[in-house]
Parts: sequence; structure tokens; C-alpha cells
Amino acid sequence: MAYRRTEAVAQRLAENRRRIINAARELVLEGGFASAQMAPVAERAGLATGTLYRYFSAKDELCLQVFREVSAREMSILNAIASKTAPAPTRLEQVVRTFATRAIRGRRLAYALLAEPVDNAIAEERWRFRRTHADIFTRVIQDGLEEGSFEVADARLAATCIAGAVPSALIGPLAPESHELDGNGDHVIDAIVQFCLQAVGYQGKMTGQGLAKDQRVTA
Amino acid sequence: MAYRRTEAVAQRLAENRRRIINAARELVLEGGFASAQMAPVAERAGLATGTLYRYFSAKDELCLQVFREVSAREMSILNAIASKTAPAPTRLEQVVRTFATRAIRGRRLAYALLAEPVDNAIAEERWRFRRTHADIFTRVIQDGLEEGSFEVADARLAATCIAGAVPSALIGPLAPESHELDGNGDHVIDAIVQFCLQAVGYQGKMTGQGLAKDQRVTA
DNA sequence: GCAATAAATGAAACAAGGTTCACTGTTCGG
DNA sequence: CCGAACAGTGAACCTTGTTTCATTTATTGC
Repeated sequence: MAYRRTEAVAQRLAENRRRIINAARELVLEGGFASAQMAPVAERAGLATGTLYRYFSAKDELCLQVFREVSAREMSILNAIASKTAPAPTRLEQVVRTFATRAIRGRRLAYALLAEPVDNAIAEERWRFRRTHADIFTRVIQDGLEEGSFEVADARLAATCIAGAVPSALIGPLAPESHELDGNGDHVIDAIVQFCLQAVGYQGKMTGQGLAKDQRVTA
Repeated sequence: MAYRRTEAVAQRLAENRRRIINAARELVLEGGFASAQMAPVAERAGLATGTLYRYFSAKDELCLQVFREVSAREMSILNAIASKTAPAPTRLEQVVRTFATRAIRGRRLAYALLAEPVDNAIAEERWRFRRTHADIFTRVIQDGLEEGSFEVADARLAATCIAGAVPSALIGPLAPESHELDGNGDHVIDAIVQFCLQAVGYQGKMTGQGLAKDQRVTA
């Protein structure tokens, strides 16, 4: 034997992998998945195009990785809010509000995650993303049903509807060329929250409570 | 002079154009826009590939034409229902119910129009399609507000939400491989209708009224 | 039938991207 | 330092889909 993968090398490999993913993510953030082409990714990562294929078997795999990492962050933020101990209506409002606020503040990312035309592999992942949103909404709605503050026939279906309604209300404003919400999307966000609360049969008023620090869009 | 485009020729040209569009539409109906490739379209139309470019400057233009024709049919059906003289809640229910029913019955078409991954040109047309749905819902919701049977802060926004919610609830079941709704999607449809009525603050019950003959999926 | 013009053809060229691979450079243990 | 094994390279290649264009066929008025 004359070669063994040492720790130093393993580390460099891991670093390269990360560098590739980061480069791809940056490009997605700047210009959506359309910009995440292998050659530009490689260039930004400071590697040769062929090298990318030593780390990812195909472009789809790399893009999926990026999508998953980015969407996981979003989902964990929403999940944390949904898991708090608070009345269901409060939580539903905060989840929806956070979703919408983050989408507007991180418009380019939101466009890539929610609306950009993408090819099959990513479209499928996007459905999974939406389904996870629906899961989060489902839990909160079910809690609300038990509390007696909501009233819907089918919690899962209502959740799916909300998971479609919120992005739908945002998509126009999110389009890369749109500046509809540059100043304040507050009116839109309030209206979306109100719609969702009413849709699940909540009778009270929304709190209008904004985001905590840790829910801000950081980068 | 020795040549002049006679009526007979003009007619044949128009017929060819139609033949091309029909071929493309058939392919879309069978396998979505992914199947609407120039070579197969030409073959089915009984023409050469190059000939297609004498009728359409590019594939996008042809696909847009197909999308527009097909979606126009759907929208006119919904529009007709929305324009009837009936209480707003009844009309809203019927529009939503018709939308959902037609989507489920004409699953492949619905998938192509609503959910299939497509490229930019068609994605943009799809947004227009959705916006038109929202327009239809907006009118009905505004009527309902005037009648006093609905209560929402912003009719347009509520309409946009509903225009997103309904397809969202259908998309899983619409996926080409899904057979979730093969027997009856009645439960799902009822739940969607109920969700929408509640979302716009309607207090009464839905009628459960099915489709008239002319709203059935014919082909 | 003929000249003039248009329409149709389909093979070839082109474009754009993803993927491969023969080659070069690096790292390792002895 | 040597040879073995691995990592990195990037130009060539392949695939897929679109477009062009020289050539063939069809139609028209005279």
C-alpha cells in the first residue's frame, strides 16, 4: 500500500464539497436556480468543472442539496414557532406572518423556493417543501380545533389550502421585477394573516405581533 | 404576375395551422407540455419539422397558443358561472366546485395547466391564468360583500388566496401517478368548497349542488 | 405548358448545457 | 525519492432541442 486518506485530505475534501454547495447557493440567491449552472458554480468555487462530478454525481443532486439546506432553514424557523406554547390562533398568525415577512424580505430566495420555473427534480422537492408547510399548519390547526378556537371540517385539507394560499398571495409581489412591496408589505401581510385566521373559523382578532429577532432574515 | 394566394390556399394554410395546434394540444393532453416537442408535433400534424416554423416563430409561441386556447375554455366556463344571477355564496361555491371537479375529471390537462414543471414562457402564461381566476373570484367576493353575505378585508387578496388554495389542495391528487381520487374526489371537493366559503366569512351552509351538463368535461 | 412565386421539406448546422475521460499534479507509505 | 493510489483538470463530447436553408414540390395567371 502506498496511499491512505489522511485526516488533512478528508478535511480538504469536505471543505471543497462545502465550497461547491456554497457557491451554488450564492448563485441561486442571486439569480435563482437558472443561474446555478455547473460551469459558473465551479468557477465560483475555484474548482474545475469536472471536479464537481467528484462530489456530486449530477447537477440535480447538487441543486437538491442546495434546495434542501435552504428550505430546511425556513422550515425549522416555522416549526419552532408552531411548537411554542401559545394559543393556536397566536401561533398560526405568527407562522403565517413569519412566512410572509421572510418571503418579502428575502425576495430572491423566496422566488427560487416558491415560484421560479425549475425542472423536475427541484419541482418535486418543492412539493415536499410545501407538504412540510402543510404539516406545520396541520398541527396548529388541530391544536386549535381541540382548544375550540378553530372550526374546520378537515384540518389537513385546510392546511394544504393555506399552504397554497399564502405563496399565491405573495407570488406576484415576489416576481424578480416587481417592486410592489419595496416600501412596506405590511398591508398585504396583515390581509394574508387575517384571511388565514378567518379561513380556519377563528372568531377573534389577530394580534398584529411582529417578528422576534431570531426570525429576521439574516443573509 | 404569375402567383396570387387564392382562397383555397389560404384555407389550406389555416387548416395546417389548426392541425399543428391540435397536434400539440393532443400531445399536451396525453403527456403534458414535456411531450409537446417540435418533431413529434410535426409528425402528428403530418408535416415536416421545418414547416412548423412557417406557422410559429418558435416553440414557445406554439405552446403559448395551446395554453391560451385550453385555458380560455376553462376560464370562460368559470366566468359564465360567476356571471349568473344568483347569490354570491352560491356562485362562489359553484365556481370552486366546477374548478375542482373539472380538474379531477380532466386530470392530465389540469396537471399541465396548473402544476407541471414548464419553462419560462408557459410559466408566465400560467400566472396570467391564475390572475384571471383571481379576477373571477374577486368579482364574486365583491358581490358577496355588497350583499352582506361575505366579510373580508380585501376582496382582491382573498381572491388571490383562494386562487392559490384550490389548486394547492388538488395538486397532490392531480400528480400523474396519483390515483388518490380515482373513485370519488367528492369528499375533497366538498372540503375545498367549505374552506373557501368559510374563508370569505360566509356563515351559511353550502348547497352541495353538482355540475350542470354544460360544465362536464367533454374532451 | 411556362414562368413566377410560394409552400414544404428534412437534413444539416447550431446552441446550450451537462457529463466524461485521458491526462496532470498531489499525497502517501515505505 | 519511488511507485501506487488518489484528486483535480478542462477541453472534447454528447444530448436535446431549435433553427436554417438549399432543394423540391405545388399553385397560379397567362
